This record gives sequence, structure tokens and C-alpha cells, in this order.
Amino acid sequence: MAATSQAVDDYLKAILELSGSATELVSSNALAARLGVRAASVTGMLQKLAAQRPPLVVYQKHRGVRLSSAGKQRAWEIVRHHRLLELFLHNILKYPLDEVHEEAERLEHFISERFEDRVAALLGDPKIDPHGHVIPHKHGTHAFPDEVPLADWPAGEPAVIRSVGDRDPAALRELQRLDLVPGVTIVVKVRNPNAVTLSALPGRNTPFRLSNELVNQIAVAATSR
Amino acid sequence: MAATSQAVDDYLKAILELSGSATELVSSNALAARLGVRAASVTGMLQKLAAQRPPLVVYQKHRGVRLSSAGKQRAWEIVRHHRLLELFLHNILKYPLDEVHEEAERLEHFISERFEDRVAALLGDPKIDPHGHVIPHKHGTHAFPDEVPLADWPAGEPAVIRSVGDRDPAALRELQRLDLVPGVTIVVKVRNPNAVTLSALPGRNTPFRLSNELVNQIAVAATSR
DNA sequence: AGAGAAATTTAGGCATCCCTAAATATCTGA
DNA sequence: TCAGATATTTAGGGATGCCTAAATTTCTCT
Ligand SMILES: [Mn+2]
Ligand SMILES: [Mn+2]
Ligand SMILES: [Mn+2]
Ligand SMILES: [Mn+2]
Repeated sequence: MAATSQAVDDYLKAILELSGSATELVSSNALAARLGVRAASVTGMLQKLAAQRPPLVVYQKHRGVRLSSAGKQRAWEIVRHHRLLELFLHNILKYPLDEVHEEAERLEHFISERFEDRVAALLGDPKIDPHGHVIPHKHGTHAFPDEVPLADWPAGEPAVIRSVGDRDPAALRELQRLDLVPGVTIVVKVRNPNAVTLSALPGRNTPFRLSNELVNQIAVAATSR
Repeated sequence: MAATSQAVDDYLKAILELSGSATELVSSNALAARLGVRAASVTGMLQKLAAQRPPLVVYQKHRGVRLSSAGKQRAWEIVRHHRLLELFLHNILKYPLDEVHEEAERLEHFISERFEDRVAALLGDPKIDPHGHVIPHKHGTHAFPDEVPLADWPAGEPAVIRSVGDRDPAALRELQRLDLVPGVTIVVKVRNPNAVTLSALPGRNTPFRLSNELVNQIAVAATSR
């Protein structure tokens, strides 16, 4: 497989991250917004990725794009780099949680296979990154975890925080301050259009309100098992 | 100071490494050979570097180029990244000695100041990289060590290996096999145009011949002190 | 069906960094 | 001094990846 540039890597990863289910098409505009480039630039790049041999994406004009199997492989590879790097930066180099993402976002494109393997070994073949995201295996993808966005979770039902978003440092600092980190159990008391109120919990005296901006950073799962 | 591209970094580092003494001019052809590009490309880049504000090099047409103080600062910065990374790869990630250079050569351009600082802390503010090269301080340059090329060392006088070249993996493996690594004491018995013969040494039964290719990888200093 | 939203196309441009080939200029040593 | 070595200039090009602006196509919803 031909080597991919940083820009290509970023497009593939963005398509992966925007396509919730594997078959869902991602629109050009969504990609443009996520990558901070113009729609015309996206169209150009998608055509290039689809024209490559083997193609990295399956591109349907006006309908959207999804990863080909080669594209999926490369995208997961980059995600593995990213999450291993984040854990390394946090656990070994003692980076604050809200600073790991930016550095990993840069370095993920440049580390070698050997670096990836040695870091994984140093960390003891970890399964979860410091935000609670699953670290994919070296070859092949990984099953989607059973987590759902907190915004979709029913009120009254206890839930465990599985992961938090890694892209917004300010939100991350706030979540840490509130102790809303992976592993913590919460209960939604009320859901409004713009916020969610969480019930009082052990170690916290009053119910409190979480803005959607923070709610959207959190993914949860049932407390059972 | 404006951010420098990878290509600019590589030019600055090459100028630094090719100018033995601080004031020595480096020729365009020497740079072209070291960087694996054409002389015409070098001329173009040198003009760009000299035109920058502040200038990164002092360029005298037909005579050569040397680093300005801004250029020197950036070049030493990259060298610090490189040598810290090499030591990190060797000591923490357990890379073989002959594989650290290539990875460091790539990553040196992309790590942040924070990464540099945290790696230095993890390694205990090291002074010497795994090839025996001095790791410059974070701000400002460093004094040149007292080492000289083995090719310039007088026969009969014992010498300690101070450093070995990091750019040729095959040569490095051979030097390790021969136990010619930093810290080891040697004596030159005979010098030929194409080789040097070392005297028998503790742990070695016969004198042996070292090709210039290997001799040129080694820098030594007096055994005293 | 028609309007508005979404996406694409086209045409031109910018920046970086590299290449070749040929002509020219400068330097240096015998 | 002058020939050969060294370096520069000029003029052309390629690749990547981004931009704008305007025109157009396609889709989707009412
Ligand atoms: Mn990899
Ligand atoms: Mn993460
Ligand atoms: Mn630095
Ligand atoms: Mn080294």
C-alpha cells in the first residue's frame, strides 16, 4: 500500500470518526467543518482518494463518502497511534489530560511501526486510552463498544461514564474538575433542550446542571455486569 | 521567531554539522551532497534563509554560508531534540542503537517544547546521547567537547572513544560487534592511507585493521583526567 | 413541481520544495 | 594569467494541498 500523507490520514480519520455505523455515508460539508477546510477542497481530495489504487474511499457524488477496506485499515491504524500516544503522554511523560490530544494529533502521522510496537509494549498492551476510548488492535479494526452518548441516555437510569471527548481541552478540564471521568457512575435527573441535570451523587452534595457542550463530550453505558 | 519548516530545519542542522568551527563557511555543494539535493536547490534555499527577517544564515555568494545567531539557535534546538529522542528511544523504548537515528531524524521536527522538557526530565536531564554526542542545553549552545577524529590521532598514544557516528546503521552494528563504543580505550598501532590498525587490547587477542569507513565514525580524546 | 439546500465544477491563484538543463559568473591554483 | 573547478542564475517543470468566486448540478422537502 502506498504511503499516505498527513492530509490524507486526516481525511481518513475524519471520515471514520464521523461515520457512526460502518456503512453510513459522510457528507462533504461535514468533513469540511470537521477539518476546517472548504467544501471545494474536500471534493477535490475525495476524488483523489477514490481514484487511488486501491481506492481509499468509496465516493458517491452528491451522496457522500465512506471508507474502503484499505481506507478503513489506514484510519484505524492512525487511531491506534493516536490513542497509544495519548496514553504514553499521560502515563509516562505525565502530560495533563487536556494536553495529550494536540500532541498526539501531530505525532500520530510520524511514528514508525517499531515506535508503535515499543510504546504498546512499554504500556503493557493497553486496551483503553486516557479518555476511555478503546485502543484498536494492531491489525484489523475493533468492535464498537456498547457506549452511547449521554444525550441519549434515559433519565433515572444509572450509567457509567465510559469515555469523554478528547478534542476540547477546556471541556476536559471542566469535566475533570467535576470528577466526570471514565468509570464514574451518574444518574440523569432532568433533561432540558440545552442541558442535563445530574442527581446528587456520593461525594457531591447537590444535583447539578451540565451544559450540552459538556454533555456531548460524554459517552455512557449501563452499570450492570 | 517564525516557525521553521522541516526542510529549513534540515538545512540549518546540516550547516551546523558541516561547519566544524563556528566561523567556518560551508559550501553549497557540500550541503547538496549532505542533504541529497541539487546545488541549484541549495542556492535557492540559502537565498531564502538569508532573506528572512531575522536572517537564519549569513550567505556570501560563491564563498559559502554560516549560521546567523537565530539560525544557530534553531539548529541547536533541533540537535537537542534529536539527541534526547535517540536516548529516549534507546533507553526507554529499547531500540537497537543502530535504529535510533532514523526515527529521531523524523520526530525531531514535530515534538513540542513540552515533549522535549518531559522527555529530558524522564531521562534525568542527560548530558550525552547513546552515540556519545553531547546533548546541548535547552537555551544557548554548548562548548565543543575536546574530541578529535580518530583519523587525526597520533599512533602509539592511548585514546578513549568519545563518540561514534549516528548516521550509518551498518557501520554502527559493526562497531558494536567490535566493542568500539564510547568509553572504550584504544591505541593506534599503524596508520595507512585506507585504514588504521589498532593494537591488541584487553579482551581482544590480536591487533586488527579498521577501514577508513569505520575510522571516520569514531571521535576520541586523551585518556587522562 | 418548484424552491432552497447541498454539493460539485471550473478557473484561477498561492505556498513550499523539489527537479532539469543550459548559460554564466567567479574563484583558485598551477 | 588562464583553465578547470565551483557556484549561481535563469527558465522551465512537477507534486501537494490549500484558497476564492461564480456557475451549475443534484437532491430533497413541501
Ligand atoms: Mn502503525
Ligand atoms: Mn483519546
Ligand atoms: Mn524544543
Ligand atoms: Mn546521536
